[in-house]
Amino acid sequence: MIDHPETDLNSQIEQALQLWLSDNKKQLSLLLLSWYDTAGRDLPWRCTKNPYLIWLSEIMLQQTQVTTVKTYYHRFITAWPTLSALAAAAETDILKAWEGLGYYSRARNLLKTARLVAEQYGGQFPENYQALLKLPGIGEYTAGALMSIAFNQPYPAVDGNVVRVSARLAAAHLSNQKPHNRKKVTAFIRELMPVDRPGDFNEALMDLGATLCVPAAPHCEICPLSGICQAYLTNRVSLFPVSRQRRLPREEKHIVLLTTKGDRVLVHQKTGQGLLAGLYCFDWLKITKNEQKTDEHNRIDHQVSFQIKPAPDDPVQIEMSPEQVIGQLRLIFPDAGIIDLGRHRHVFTHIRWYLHGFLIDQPYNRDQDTPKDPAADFWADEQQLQALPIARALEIYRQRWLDWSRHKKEPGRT
DNA sequence: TGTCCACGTCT
DNA sequence: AAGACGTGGAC
Repeated sequence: MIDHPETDLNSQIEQALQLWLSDNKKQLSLLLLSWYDTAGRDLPWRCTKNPYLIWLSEIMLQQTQVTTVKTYYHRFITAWPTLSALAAAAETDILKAWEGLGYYSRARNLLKTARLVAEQYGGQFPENYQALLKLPGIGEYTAGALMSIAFNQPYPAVDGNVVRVSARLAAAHLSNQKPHNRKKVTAFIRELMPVDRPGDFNEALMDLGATLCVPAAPHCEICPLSGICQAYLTNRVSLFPVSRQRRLPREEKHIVLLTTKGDRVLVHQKTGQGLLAGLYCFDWLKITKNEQKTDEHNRIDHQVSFQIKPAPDDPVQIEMSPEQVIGQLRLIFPDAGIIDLGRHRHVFTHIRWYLHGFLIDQPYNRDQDTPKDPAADFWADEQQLQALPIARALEIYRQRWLDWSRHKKEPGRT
C-alpha cells in the first residue's frame, strides 16, 4: 500500500464541498443577505458604483485591513478624485500618498493601470473579467470584486475571508495558502452566487469573515449561518481552515548612514521591482558573514574602509559595538561629527532587519562625494525629506534627522 | 515588548 | 509551486 496524503486531502475537500452544496445550497444567499442588510459594514467605498473608486478601494484592501485603508482611501480620492487625475500624477506623489501602507508594487501598479485604462479604454474600466485580469495589480480576487460590485455580474471574489468561511461551512480542509484551493472555493462560491445581488453577496461573505467568522475565536453563537455550518454543527470550528506552516524570516543587519552636509542629507531612490522599490532610503551598509558590502540598490561608497571580522565562536552573528562603528566612520569622515542614532528592529514577512543608524555631520563647504547618479541620489533639505516616500522601517531615522536638523538651526530651543 | 497572524498579486 | 512583497493589530 502506498500513502497518498495529498490525494486524500483533495478528495476530502471535494467531497465536503459537494456534500454541503447538495444539502444547503438554496438556503445560503437568503440567510447571508438578510444578515448583511442589517449587520453589514458601512464603508466609504460602498456608497458608490463608480468603478474607479471601487477599484481604488479594492487595490488598497489587498493584504490590508479596512481600518487602515480608510485614511488612505480618503487621502487618494481627495487628491485624485477621478481616474484621469490619477493617471496624470507623478509616481513619487502616488508613493508618498501610499507611504506606510506597504506592498508598494500596488501603488506602482495602480498608476500603470490608471494610465493604461485612460489611454487604451478611454478612461473606462472594461466590463470584462479577462480584460480586467490583464491589468497590472488586478488578480482573480480584484477582477471578481470589480465585476460583481461595480458591474453587477455574478463573479466570485474569493479572498482569505471567503476561503475561511467556505472551509468552515463545508468542514473542508482548505488552506488559504494553496492556489489550487482558491480555485476550488471559487467553483464552490460560483454555485452559490445569486444573480440579483452578486456584489452584495460577495461583500456579505467578506464581512462575515471579517466580523463574525474571524480566524481566532469566531462568534458562532450570533452567526446567521451556524445552522448550516458543518464545522460548527460538529464542534470542529477550530480545525478549519488548515493553517499553514510559517517560515522564519531571514535576518539582516544594516548600518544606516544619514550622510549630512550643512542642512542637507543624502538620499537615494530604490529602483527596480524588489523590496521597497520606488521609495527613498539613506546611505546603507549591509553587514554580512565575513565581509561587508552595500545593498545592491544603494550606494557602494566607503565599503573598503569597513573591515568587519566575524566573532570567533559564532561566525554568522556579527557584533560590532557602536563605538567600533563610530571609530570606522571617523576614519572615513575625519572632519565630520558622528552621532549615534540608535538601533531599530523592523520585521517584514520574510526578513528581520536589525538597523543601526549614524548621522555624519559634515561641514558646509565640503564638496566631495558628489552623487554618481544625480537622477537617483540627491541632497535633501528638511522640506524635501518630509516630502519623500520612505518606508516605515526608516521613518524613525528620518524623524531623528529632522529633530537634529531643527535643533541645530535653533540651538536655544531644546 | 515580542511574537504571531492576517491580508492578494506577481514571478 | 512556492517565495517575494510590508504593515498593523491581537494577544
